[in-house]
Amino acid sequence: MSATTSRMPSEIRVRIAPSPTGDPHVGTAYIALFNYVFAKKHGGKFLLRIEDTDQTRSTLDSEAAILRALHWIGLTWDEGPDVGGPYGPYRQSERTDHYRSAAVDLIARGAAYPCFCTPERLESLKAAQRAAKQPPGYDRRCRSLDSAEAQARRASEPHTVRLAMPREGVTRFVDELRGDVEFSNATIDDQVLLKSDGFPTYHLANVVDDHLMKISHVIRAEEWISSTPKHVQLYRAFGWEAPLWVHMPLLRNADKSKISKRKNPVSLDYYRDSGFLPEALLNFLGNLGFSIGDNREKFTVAEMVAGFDWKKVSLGGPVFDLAKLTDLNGQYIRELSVEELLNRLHSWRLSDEYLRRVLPLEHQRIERLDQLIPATSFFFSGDLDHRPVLGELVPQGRDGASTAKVLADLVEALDNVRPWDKQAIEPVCRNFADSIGWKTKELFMAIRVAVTARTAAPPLFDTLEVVGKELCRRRLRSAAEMLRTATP
RNA sequence: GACCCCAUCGUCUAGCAGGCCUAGGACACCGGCCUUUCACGUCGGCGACACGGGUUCAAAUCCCGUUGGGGUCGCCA
Repeated sequence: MSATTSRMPSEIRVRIAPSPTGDPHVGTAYIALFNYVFAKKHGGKFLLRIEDTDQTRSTLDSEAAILRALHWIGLTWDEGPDVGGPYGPYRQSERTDHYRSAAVDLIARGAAYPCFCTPERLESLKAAQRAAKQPPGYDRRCRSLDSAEAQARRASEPHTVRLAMPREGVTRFVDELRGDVEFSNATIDDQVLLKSDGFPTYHLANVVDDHLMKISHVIRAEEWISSTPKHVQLYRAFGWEAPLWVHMPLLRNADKSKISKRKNPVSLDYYRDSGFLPEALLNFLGNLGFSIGDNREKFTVAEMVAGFDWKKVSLGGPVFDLAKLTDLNGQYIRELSVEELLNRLHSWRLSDEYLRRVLPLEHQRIERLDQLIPATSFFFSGDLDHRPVLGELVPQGRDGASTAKVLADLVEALDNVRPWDKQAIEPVCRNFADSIGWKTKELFMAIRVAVTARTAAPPLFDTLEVVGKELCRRRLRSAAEMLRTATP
């Protein structure tokens, strides 16, 4: 790809900035990998920053899960919330003073303004624009407020702070992978920078922190391209030098849309629990949008670092192909010595720790030791084959199509269960049965069959807890899919 | 819809300072070999430069357009 190479800052500092609002995402690992590799290539620093400015959705559990998953995959950061560093804190919720004073500064510079519009007004504005087939966007009503008046209201009224985007001209920036990108300012909205709860939006926080943390290159996903001009304007307003921009292609589903959990397993926990080796996953990710050259597809992160160059990055959005990942994973497994394989198995699910969770559930149900392994196979499996139990999946008097719908909806209902334990799972399932008018007995058997591929298994919620969230959800989804496509 | 990005086999990709390309590799798929079976391994097959204009002696490679795909348009990131 043609790379318009810009100046190379003396110290390379890059970051991965996940938002702790869900499960550890494979896209986070993908972007982290390229940040990491680029940093190591140039002897720079790779940092981890938690972007928890969404108070309603951020959780500590999610943050912990993300750090655990990133550690599992083997990427290590030089600075971050868990390891500290000279530019901390590395959690945005602990840096709110910076954003507030930055917002005040921006207002003083005339680059931002307080906005007193209510969410209700914004909503009706949007509705009106939609009805009139106008492009959506804030109408800038508060931008023309008398500044003394605005100043006075600011003290007493709830408000946001918006970016005063220039009304004319263009904003351009250089993307290291694509060259010049240009947006005409008139098409860019006056983004909210500071929410009414006093927390910053991504746009403000990311610019302020990247500057304060001396980030040299912002390497992020392509979906950010359209908001980059806002960031460029912010750097300009602050009088700061902007970092270099690199937008990586977006990982895709088989249908080419942006990778999503409805169409693909996206949680790193799924890959871990399904028996993928972290180095194989990383290697696979390294083959998406990047080619090391010389027809080599199997390479370590160290080799990727050695051979890395932005010129080797391609821009077509790569489809995440599980079959190819599986093949690569097989190559890694075959290369292991038996001793190493044993160790891998131990750190996977053949551990005393995991066995201690499984055994209590099966203990009273076996009469000979040899029955254990066959009876518990679904605790040690990734995807299950539901074909033999397709008939058992559908409760008496229900049909395949509606059962498929029920299971698919249940997957969504289970999405926000965190932590994943039986106390949390059970009420969600009971309420769900209630909400769809199914007897719990009907729903629970369907879940049991979907998750274990059998009709007899240990108590349902214990089973779900031990199998794990991602595997449960994947199996429910695939059972639903199988029912949906099965021709009765 | 507006704006922006992208475009080689079904998928991941090499090639893109134009000729070495009758387009290479890998996954998947199909077939042979190896083998008591399966897997591995190995050999072979199938299979792509989206389309149309230019530029050039010569274009997958450069330019323009069309088409297609994607992203964004939130007090989410």
